[in-house]
Amino acid sequence: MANPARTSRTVGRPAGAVRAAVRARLVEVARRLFAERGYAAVSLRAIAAAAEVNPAMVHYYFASKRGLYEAVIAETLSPVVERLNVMLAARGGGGFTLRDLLELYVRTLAASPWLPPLILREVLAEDGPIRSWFIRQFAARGGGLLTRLIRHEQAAGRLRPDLDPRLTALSLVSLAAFPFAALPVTSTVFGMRTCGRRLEQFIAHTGRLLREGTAP
Amino acid sequence: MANPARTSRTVGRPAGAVRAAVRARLVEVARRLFAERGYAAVSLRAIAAAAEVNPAMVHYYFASKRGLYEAVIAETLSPVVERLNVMLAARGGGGFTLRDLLELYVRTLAASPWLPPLILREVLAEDGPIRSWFIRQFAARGGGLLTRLIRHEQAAGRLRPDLDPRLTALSLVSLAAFPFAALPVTSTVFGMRTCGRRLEQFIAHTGRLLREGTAP
DNA sequence: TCAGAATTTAATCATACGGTTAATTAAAAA
DNA sequence: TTTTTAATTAACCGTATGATTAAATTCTGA
Repeated sequence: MANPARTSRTVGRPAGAVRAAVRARLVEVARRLFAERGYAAVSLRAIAAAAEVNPAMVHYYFASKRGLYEAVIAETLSPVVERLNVMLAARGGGGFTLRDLLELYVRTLAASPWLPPLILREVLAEDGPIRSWFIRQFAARGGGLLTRLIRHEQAAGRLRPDLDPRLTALSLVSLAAFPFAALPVTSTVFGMRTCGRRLEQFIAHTGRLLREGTAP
Repeated sequence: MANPARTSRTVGRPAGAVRAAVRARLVEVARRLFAERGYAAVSLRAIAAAAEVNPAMVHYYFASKRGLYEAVIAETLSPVVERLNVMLAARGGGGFTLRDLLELYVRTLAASPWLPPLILREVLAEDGPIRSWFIRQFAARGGGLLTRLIRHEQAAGRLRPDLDPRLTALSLVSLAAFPFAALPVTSTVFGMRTCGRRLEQFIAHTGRLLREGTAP
């Protein structure tokens, strides 16, 4: 039931390369709607209407709703995961303090506002293929690296020796991630913000809490 | 297409009071399915099949799918929220240490496995009526109380004076809640468990991290 | 004994869904 | 110019959904 007021191009082969534009628009719109309402609650027709294209276009470009969904996930999570992997692999697990990692996580989340709600839905709330993919590709590696780093710092005497490395890793991730996952609530309750001076305050506060809480 | 192997009672007015039993079974089944797959992804027929009743029964008892959903929320979240409110109000904001509150939150979450996924879905991921209800009834009160408590402890010299009370409250909630919200991931990555000795270790670890991280 | 209330069922409604197709248009390539 | 190809559309398919209804059955209370 496409928008009648639509000013789009007409039927027929377009002048330039329209393919990429329409495809990108569909992914963008779908990402927004999936993050807002969840996969099952968003219909193909709603996506098509929001992108101002015919529902059949989803099939033309992605073969199915599921295909569009996978494109959304791939084009949304992959760059972030890749960036983190590169940064982590670059130092081979050394040279980081816990605070560095905390800051890396926080800044990554703050820079990608659509990430937390999408992870919330597709990884934490949904027991689907994305969850296992995320665990395999990201959480397991990051968790392992984090645990190793903590053991290393303990051996070097820079962390309390009685700390459980895995629980400490979990605490770090909790402190970094939860405020973003809970932003809709915390912004109301604590006036939490994820940009500018407030973000710096948050990093400073959390970094210090973590440092003092884990110091020997 | 109800279960043909069903051994249930036949049509007609039952001997005892069946009403409460069927109603409770529907709420129980719906709560499980909603927590597992989300509201939109669970059909009336799926609920009816799992509860081994005719789909029309949902309408008979709850008028609509939405009515069933509201009953689930009311009968699931309300008692917990109420209990927490009572416990918090009982001391009027005094007499608690931060660790006490942490432990209260953690034990409440650990004792109600269906709570985290439901809050995750209906409060954090969904921008619906449940979110504002939750904020009004619980988060705002709890957050305010927590912030006041922290200021009080600072004034008494038991907490670092330069701590931002609201950020500290956020940290406490993060440390307590995230491991449960992320349990599907953390159980794989960090071997997190929410019962027995592991729970005690978690409380001890997190409590100490919080104490040392906020001590003057 | 029997009228009525309570409970459940099968069947059905209109609607919306994901998905598909053939036709149409117009640019690009031959 | 003719043919091919990319892009888009309207219309349609079968299915599943939430919702409704009338009938059936059985207990309860007068």
